Amino acid sequence: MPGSPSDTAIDHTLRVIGDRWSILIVRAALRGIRRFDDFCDDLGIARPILTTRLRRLVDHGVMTKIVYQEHPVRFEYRLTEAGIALSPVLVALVRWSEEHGGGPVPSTALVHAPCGTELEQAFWCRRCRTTFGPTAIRGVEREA
Amino acid sequence: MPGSPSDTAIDHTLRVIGDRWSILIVRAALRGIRRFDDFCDDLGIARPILTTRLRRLVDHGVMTKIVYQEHPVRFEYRLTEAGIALSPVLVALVRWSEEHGGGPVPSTALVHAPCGTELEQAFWCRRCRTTFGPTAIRGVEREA
DNA sequence: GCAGTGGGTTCTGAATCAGAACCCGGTCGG
DNA sequence: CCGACCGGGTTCTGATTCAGAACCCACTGC
Repeated sequence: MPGSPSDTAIDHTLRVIGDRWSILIVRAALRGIRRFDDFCDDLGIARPILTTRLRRLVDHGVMTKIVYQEHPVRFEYRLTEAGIALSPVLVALVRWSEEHGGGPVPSTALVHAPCGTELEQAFWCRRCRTTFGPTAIRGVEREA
Repeated sequence: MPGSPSDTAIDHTLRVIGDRWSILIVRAALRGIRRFDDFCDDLGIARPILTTRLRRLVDHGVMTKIVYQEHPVRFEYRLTEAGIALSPVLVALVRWSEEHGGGPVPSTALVHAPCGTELEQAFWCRRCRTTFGPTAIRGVEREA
């Protein structure tokens, strides 16, 4: 459905976040985790791997490393806008996990903050002002 | 945003599809590819890896292996419903790739089939009958 | 009876993962 | 002023996994 062979954009993306940890790191960051050791504890990830993952995410503009105090220089990692923009991916994964994932059902549900109703995720057509499912998607050639 | 530490459902999901190939395999399948060699050619994946990925996807109910002819027994791999249900994840990834991914922009765009308008992906609240963005998401505890 | 096709498996070596242990600058308590 | 501690790493190890070539095998059609 997405593009034809050698549409390499998604491939490039998967090289950045397509491993078992990067997505979980982003998820932790969305929950407010910012510091190296906190990522370690929260995720149970080995420290060297966390180092490389954070570096890769920073290199690709998903997170930034900022100094939050000098004298002991200390850093924290925050999501950039691009990183926050990954949340639809996260949500789609979480929802799929709940419905089809086989594992234990997580103890928290995602809701629309103002009203507390469990959210759904849909495709939206701006012109028709309507939501629709995956079967109504088509791929079309784009001009270069 | 998604659950608290040790919400292992997404972790379980990432163990199944959280590598560089599985998602691409699902994407190829959504484009209609069904046979072993076609996956190979389309993705440029090494055959042994394709073997293990397909087996894992089948084991976890994302794809099924069906015989499409006896005498030479030949198989094809199709997405199950659960597999098709992964398309929101795919779409979210494709869209993120286009906007933030850094790589080349793919040559095809995803559109709403009936009208041809480029689709957007949104969170939808059934009660408020409204779409909203990631900042309006909250996680709440669920009863066991 | 021999090449071709589809769907694999078996070898190899390179990269990557995971975990423990170690390091290092700075600060704090005594 | 000296030692413990803390945050944020790096350096060692081995175990997995990846990637690619080569091989295999049942069956077909020529």
